Amino acid sequence: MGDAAVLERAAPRRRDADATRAAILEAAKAQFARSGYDHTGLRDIAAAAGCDVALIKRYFGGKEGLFTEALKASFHPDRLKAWDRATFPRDVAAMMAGSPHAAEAQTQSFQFLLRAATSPTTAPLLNVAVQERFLAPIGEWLGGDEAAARARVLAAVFIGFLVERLIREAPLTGREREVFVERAAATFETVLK
Amino acid sequence: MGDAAVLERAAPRRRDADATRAAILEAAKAQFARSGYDHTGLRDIAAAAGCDVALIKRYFGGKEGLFTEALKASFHPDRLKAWDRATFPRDVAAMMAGSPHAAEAQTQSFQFLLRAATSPTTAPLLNVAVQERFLAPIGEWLGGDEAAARARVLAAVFIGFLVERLIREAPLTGREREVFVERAAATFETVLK
DNA sequence: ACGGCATGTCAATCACTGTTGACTTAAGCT
DNA sequence: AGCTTAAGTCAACAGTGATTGACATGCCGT
Repeated sequence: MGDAAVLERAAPRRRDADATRAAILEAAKAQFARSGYDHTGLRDIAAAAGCDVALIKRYFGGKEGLFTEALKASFHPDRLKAWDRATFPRDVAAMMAGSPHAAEAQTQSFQFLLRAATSPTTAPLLNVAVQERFLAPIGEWLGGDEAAARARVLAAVFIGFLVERLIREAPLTGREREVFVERAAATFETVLK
Repeated sequence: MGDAAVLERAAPRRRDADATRAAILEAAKAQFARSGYDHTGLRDIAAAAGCDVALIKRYFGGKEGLFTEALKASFHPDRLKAWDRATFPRDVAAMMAGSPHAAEAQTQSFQFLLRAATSPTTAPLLNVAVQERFLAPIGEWLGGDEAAARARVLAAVFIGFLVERLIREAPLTGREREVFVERAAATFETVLK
């Protein structure tokens, strides 16, 4: 088994600070998104990145530093611009109807944000991030004078569906799923209107 | 100061298992709502309840048991029935526009819910509670065949606004507040329709 | 009054986690 | 090749928090 483990790692990664740093960051993004700030151990991240815990301190200063950087790296508001305002309601509604585990990559950054919402350590960081990287872009996307307030509403609804999906246990199926998507789409429609 | 502390507690509570249990539960509800599951220490709860940590184990089995019970005790779906379906959208919208700290008592149970949503330990417990004590009553309130799916949507939107308010930093004022309330009300209107 | 049991207290244990400094090893340059 | 330095490893530390069992004490029935 030890041999297998060694074999799996074709190239044990020649000493490369940048690559290691990137690996840590990637692992951190995934772990933080999956388990939240509190339930993510630095040892887990290090193991996933294939390196030692001490390197996290060296490269990121500590857990909070790593989190902050992962937060920045995890959020790509550019993706917002790719959304088509016409199909947005139904697309998002369908996404929200999916299982919490499926399409995790799509929503990793949001899960990330969400899981950060309840830790006192991360709440302040989150607030800034949401403002800069969520509300502002959404407001811009919406346009108009009342963009700020309307962005808040959109953000609220968006987050709400994320949470609902997060705590949902049994997947939505059949008629229930249809109705859910339909109503959710109608809701987003109203928000955008 | 020691004297003062003693004096504050007029009756150090004669030995009464029920009263102690209730005190613990009350303290737990407040603490869990304020700080979430992870950041609430049993010692804090015990201190607030004026007893020893070990009693928590005796009466509730452990932290998780205490949480489960606090979750049940914290939820009062009866309040739903008091809501008037006609004025619901605007009432709720106005409530959501309020400051996160004001009217904390009103929303303690929801804070509680919210803080539990993002912890892996409590998410399953929460799921059951939400299903039984939130979705079911809402579904009943909404009525109709598609009540279940529509209840999910309402719950999602509701929770979303709660979160938004929770992480909001500056209070909403003036025109922004007006627009927010208006848009939020319209959203709830759509959900109920 | 007194003995037994419920109630409450105390301190130790155990597991976990972030942090840290000393140590080892590989890479790259002269 | 040999040396220097960055890159990576290791083990220990310190703080925390839940859990636990042994112990003390007040209450109630006899």
